[in-house]
Amino acid sequence: MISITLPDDNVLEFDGPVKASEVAEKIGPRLAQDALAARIDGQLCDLSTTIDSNIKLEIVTPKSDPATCTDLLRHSCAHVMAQAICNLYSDTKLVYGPAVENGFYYDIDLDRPITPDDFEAIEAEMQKIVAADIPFIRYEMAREEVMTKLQAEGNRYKIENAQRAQGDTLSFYVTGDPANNCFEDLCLGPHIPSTGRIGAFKVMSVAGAYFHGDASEKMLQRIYGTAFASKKELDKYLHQLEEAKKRDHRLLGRQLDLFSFHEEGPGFAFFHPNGMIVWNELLDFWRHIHNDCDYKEIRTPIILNEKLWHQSGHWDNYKENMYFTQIDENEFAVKPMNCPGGCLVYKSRPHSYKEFPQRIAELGLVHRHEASGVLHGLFRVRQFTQDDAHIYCMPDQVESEVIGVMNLTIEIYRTFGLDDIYLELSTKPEKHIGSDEIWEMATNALIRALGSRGEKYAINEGDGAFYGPKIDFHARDCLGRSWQLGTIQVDFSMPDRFDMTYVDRDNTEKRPVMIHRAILGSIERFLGIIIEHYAGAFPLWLAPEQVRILPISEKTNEYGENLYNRLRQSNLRCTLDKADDKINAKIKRAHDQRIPYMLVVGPKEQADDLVAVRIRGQKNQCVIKADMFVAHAQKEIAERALELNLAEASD
RNA sequence: GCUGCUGUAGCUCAGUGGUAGAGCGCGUCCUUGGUAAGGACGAGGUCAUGGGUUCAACCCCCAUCAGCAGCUCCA
Repeated sequence: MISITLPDDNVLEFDGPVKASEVAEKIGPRLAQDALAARIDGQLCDLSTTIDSNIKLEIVTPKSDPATCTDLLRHSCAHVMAQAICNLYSDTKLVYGPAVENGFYYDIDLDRPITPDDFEAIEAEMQKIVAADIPFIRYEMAREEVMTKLQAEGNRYKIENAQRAQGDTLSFYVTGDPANNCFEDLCLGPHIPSTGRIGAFKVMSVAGAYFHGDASEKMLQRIYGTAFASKKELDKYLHQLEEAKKRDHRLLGRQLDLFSFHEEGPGFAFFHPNGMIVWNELLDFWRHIHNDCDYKEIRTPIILNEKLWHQSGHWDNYKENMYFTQIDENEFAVKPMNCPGGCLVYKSRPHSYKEFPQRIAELGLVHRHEASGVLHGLFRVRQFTQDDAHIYCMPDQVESEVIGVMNLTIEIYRTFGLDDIYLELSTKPEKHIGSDEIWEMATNALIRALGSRGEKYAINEGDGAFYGPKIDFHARDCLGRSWQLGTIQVDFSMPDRFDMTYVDRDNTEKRPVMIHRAILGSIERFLGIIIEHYAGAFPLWLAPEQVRILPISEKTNEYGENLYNRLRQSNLRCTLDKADDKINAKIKRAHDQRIPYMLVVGPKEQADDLVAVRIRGQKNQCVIKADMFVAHAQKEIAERALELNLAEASD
């Protein structure tokens, strides 16, 4: 007798071994129909799993556990795609094919390059397999047997996968008739019951990928796809992707004339007048808020003698990413980081504990020779400006300083409405300097700082810098790729290397602790992030052009000029659209350029010194006195309001 | 850096072994207008660069450069 406990604590009894699918059938035909997998004592497994002891069972359906079902569906779809590719290209060697965040991929080794032109054929072949509704059948084999079998088949990737897999028995999944052209793959599972359960799928892209991420290994072909329970969901996802692409900062940078890149300087951004307005507004705000937090600002040279970089350790650890040059037969390097220069400033005079904590900021322009393949718009460049700062303090001040930096960081991000940020704490790596005690002290200080704010964070074990632990702030771009913004790093190395000291209360010289921190990270990257975050529609204080005056016809151009001059004198960034277009076209153009406020003016407005304000993204308008508009706009700018709130301000 | 793809007008892209096209934008003119594209005409291209194949190359081949996707890196 076997008792099976269901999630609602009901118990079903069976005379002998029974499959999970049969239990589902017994509970109800509708459940059996919807079921994709089972959880036996919490362990996800196939519906075909035989139950031969007393267990807890949960039948997994798209309704009960959508995330798990989507993963299962995609993993199974990866098998279907692999089968399709093997059918089409018989010398394909399979490597590895998991479900990933928005779909799945399968890595293959095949001499013939797969190109997007092949996708249609692959999808057609997949469709055949799905239409045939072939069951996924699991079988298990002892490890030695598996190795013998795989050796005979001669696929080194699967052999290595098997070697890495845990346990004495390994599993295979077969789709199709073992006697007749079936497909099988070494796979942990579980899978959905049969291929017909895959609702809608699409082969998305192909790219290279190293086996096990090892750059010394052969480059494989990684084919990406996605799958959903229904065509409707797939279409929705594809539509979302299209919409996200429209937010891409590289596209908006061109459309809004913010910046450009040129062959003559790969990885070096050129900022246009519009981009510089956003840049300067951003930094005005940054300087203002840092001044409030008692930071002082310095500026150090971009090119410094190579000796400095030997002393700082960059020569040993960072040489590959640095640019070098010769001046008067001496070797110089272009700085990839600001800290060594900052250390020289620190050492320019003696320091007392009374000055601590000393917060020294630098908007430092750094150059890093990044590999050509990693360049990516403003997100990954070879020259960028860090909003760097180095805080020199005593060990017992680390925690409160870190809390101070975190508060400042969150406040700055909030000013931009950035709330989808995630944090990581990186701890001591294998290769490190400094004693375990000092690492523990610093790491605990970071943990306490995180705790005091109640921030959620992930731990990146062993991923700290060799000189100290760190907290990183990350954001995702419009296509889901994540990028680091801010960082807080405790450093035990640089003060030693540069023999930095302060005189303590007891009149002895001691080493200061140095905290490196950046909040925006790279100004370039941060601009890219907010361009995507706002989809180019900046809040008023950041908008390159804040107001556009749109005369109904030439007859009102003169009033337009009058308004234009008044707005300019009120420090509003505005233009006057005197083009020989109808008002519709002017509005369309202003919207396309994401202008926050459009002032439509004709004879009616002119008569009473009014403006008809049209707000970006809205169809309605409000007619108010020109001076009132100016006052509202100035207030909104001063507040750095996130939303265009003229409507509520005028109530 | 690696693998694959791409490079044609300012932008988005079509196209052919016999020296090029559309839409948008831009310019001029008509029009003088009331809330998301009024109309007409016109100017703009060594088809990324350098080699090669060919009677002939934007098209085929090779290399270089840059961009895109991913991997690795960075963090």
